[in-house]
Amino acid sequence: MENQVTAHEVAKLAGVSQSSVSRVFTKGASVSKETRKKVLEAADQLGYRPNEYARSLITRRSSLVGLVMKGVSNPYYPHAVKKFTAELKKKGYSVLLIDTDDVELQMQDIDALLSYHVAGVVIMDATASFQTAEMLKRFRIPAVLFNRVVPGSGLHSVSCENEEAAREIARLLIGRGCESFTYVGGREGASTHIERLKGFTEELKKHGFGCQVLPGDFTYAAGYRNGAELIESGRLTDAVFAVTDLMAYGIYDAFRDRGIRVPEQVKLVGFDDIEMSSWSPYNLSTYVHPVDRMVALSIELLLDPVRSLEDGEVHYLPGEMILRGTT
Amino acid sequence: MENQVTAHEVAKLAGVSQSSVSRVFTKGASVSKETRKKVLEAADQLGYRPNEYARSLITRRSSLVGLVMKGVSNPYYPHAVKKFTAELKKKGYSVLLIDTDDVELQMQDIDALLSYHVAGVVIMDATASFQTAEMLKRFRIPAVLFNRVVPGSGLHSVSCENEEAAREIARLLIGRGCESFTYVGGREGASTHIERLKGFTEELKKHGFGCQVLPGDFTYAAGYRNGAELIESGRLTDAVFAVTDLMAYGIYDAFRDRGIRVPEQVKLVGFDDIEMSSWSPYNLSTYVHPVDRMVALSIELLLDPVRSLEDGEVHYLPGEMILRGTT
DNA sequence: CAGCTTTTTGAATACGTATGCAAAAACGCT
DNA sequence: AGCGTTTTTGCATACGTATTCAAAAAGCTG
Repeated sequence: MENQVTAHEVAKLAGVSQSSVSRVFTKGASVSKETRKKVLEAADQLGYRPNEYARSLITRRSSLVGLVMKGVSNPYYPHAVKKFTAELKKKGYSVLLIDTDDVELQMQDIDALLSYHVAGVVIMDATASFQTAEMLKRFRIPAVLFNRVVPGSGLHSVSCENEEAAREIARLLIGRGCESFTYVGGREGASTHIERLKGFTEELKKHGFGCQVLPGDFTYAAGYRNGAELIESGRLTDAVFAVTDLMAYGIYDAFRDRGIRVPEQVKLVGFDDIEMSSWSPYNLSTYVHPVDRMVALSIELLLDPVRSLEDGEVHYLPGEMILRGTT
Repeated sequence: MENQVTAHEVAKLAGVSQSSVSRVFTKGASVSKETRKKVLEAADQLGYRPNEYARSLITRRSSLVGLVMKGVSNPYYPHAVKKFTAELKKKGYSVLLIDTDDVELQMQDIDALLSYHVAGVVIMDATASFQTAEMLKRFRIPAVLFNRVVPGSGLHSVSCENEEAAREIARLLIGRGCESFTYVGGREGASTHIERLKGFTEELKKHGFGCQVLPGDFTYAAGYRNGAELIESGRLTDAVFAVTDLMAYGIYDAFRDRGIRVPEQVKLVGFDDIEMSSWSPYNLSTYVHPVDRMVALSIELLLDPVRSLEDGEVHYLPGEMILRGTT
């Protein structure tokens, strides 16, 4: 960084003051056509770029947004990250990536977010404990939970209409003539799990059906175990709804390995519509999130000076059923 | 950010000077046990964290490292990103995520990297043109190409021993009794493609075999197309080596959909060992990158004040063959 | 305890930029 | 040309921290 080109040097070359150089690079400042041209030429020649550190220091605001991820277990998230970075870039923000080892945001991660006074935080694949939520509130850092809800945290949530989607899936399966049902879930406490379970079982009940519920943890391996278990214990049902596509693959593979045919012997539905769902070994019926709109809304909430600091609400957005070969 | 707690406030509360507060938070500065305690107490009480903007401004160096990704097409990269963030966090660095739309780093991305004067850049899934490389050099920003080589760019590269690995794969297939071979490649110009192609065909030639070469672009879809093409044109060989696992899945699925059995009728090998390769529909034999060591070396090169600015060399690290069910 | 060395401390300064303020320039109008 | 108005410009300052320098405090030795 010792090689830094400063606004002063540009000013000297252009024959103007540092203030003028600054104004050229500050949106909404008034500069004459002529000096703007001189400054831009000089800046180009020297390869000048405003120093973000000095800029953020003086303006007292950051052009960084923190993106908190847990892992890469589910390809759904990298995809959403891409959307976020693209949208934020358009608005002039850069992305500070926080990758937590644990489910929980760690102190060191919070430190990073606070040290850079990020303009906002998107929590994508980790949970925010009350403690974390308090921390964010205390320091007035706008935060949005993406694809998850933490009741009582007071943080904004942007999520898919999980409950209604699960109801739709239940109706679909009933419509296909299924009469016995299994739900394979995710980590206990995860809002996606809770909401989808609720919608699915309630809708089934409404139509007079029960539902077998199996525990899981959002992984392929857990899906496979559950699938195998279903067969080996002889408790296979007409239909299986998995809380995520990733788990559905595991279930499908366990079925396939044991000679069970989908959809002839059992209908299978997932959730997320990640890329592999359209691959031929799966060709999975699933429910697609409105990722674009979820991302847009998240950013809107985050960057709105009023709404961002209001008490958090939960925003559910409708997605769409994708019918493929497993139903 | 209006709510910023400053070192001055901490100093006042602790009854010391701002300098002392700074020293407590600066590694390697000398402070007495007593004042350190006073300062830490006050800092804790106020929730003080050093402002990174002021800090980077005065020290003239950044604790940000840029991570440049293109997309999420290949699950290999998100996985490597995780490793990078974890390792960098240990060393006190945070990650600025740059997600380019295009194959090429765009000006806006470069701007961001320069505005933050990042301590280094890891280019993971995009290519650096000469122009980009020049830019990075001009501004003395250390850069490492991860899993790719751009000859003549003068940038450091950290890559898997592609050529030798491909040779090993060729020998494996020959050892399995294969006598005709197909290589399904990636985007033309991609170093992984070029190196793996070279190693594979050369080793085959050494043993007196030829090799059919098919074009690709690293995607599942291209793999599928190639697999279908192989069958339908009647040019199926004893063995197929795909430049990445992702392409191998496509090929496998095209075979499966057409009743061709792997490995009985054709042996199939991929490259990368991403998670899905161990899933039961694929159970793919492949070659695993030494990702941990690649990441460690990349960071070492990046942060070493001497080596980082030397002329770039190419570092090839050996991985390991993973034998599964497709060979 | 004097005299010396070492450690710790605070005052002052600089990093590169944005911005309030007042001066200067440009413009509009009679 | 002269005056009032608007636009543009430069000066000076502040953001929050690390660091130099000199002064003060603390150790050490005999």
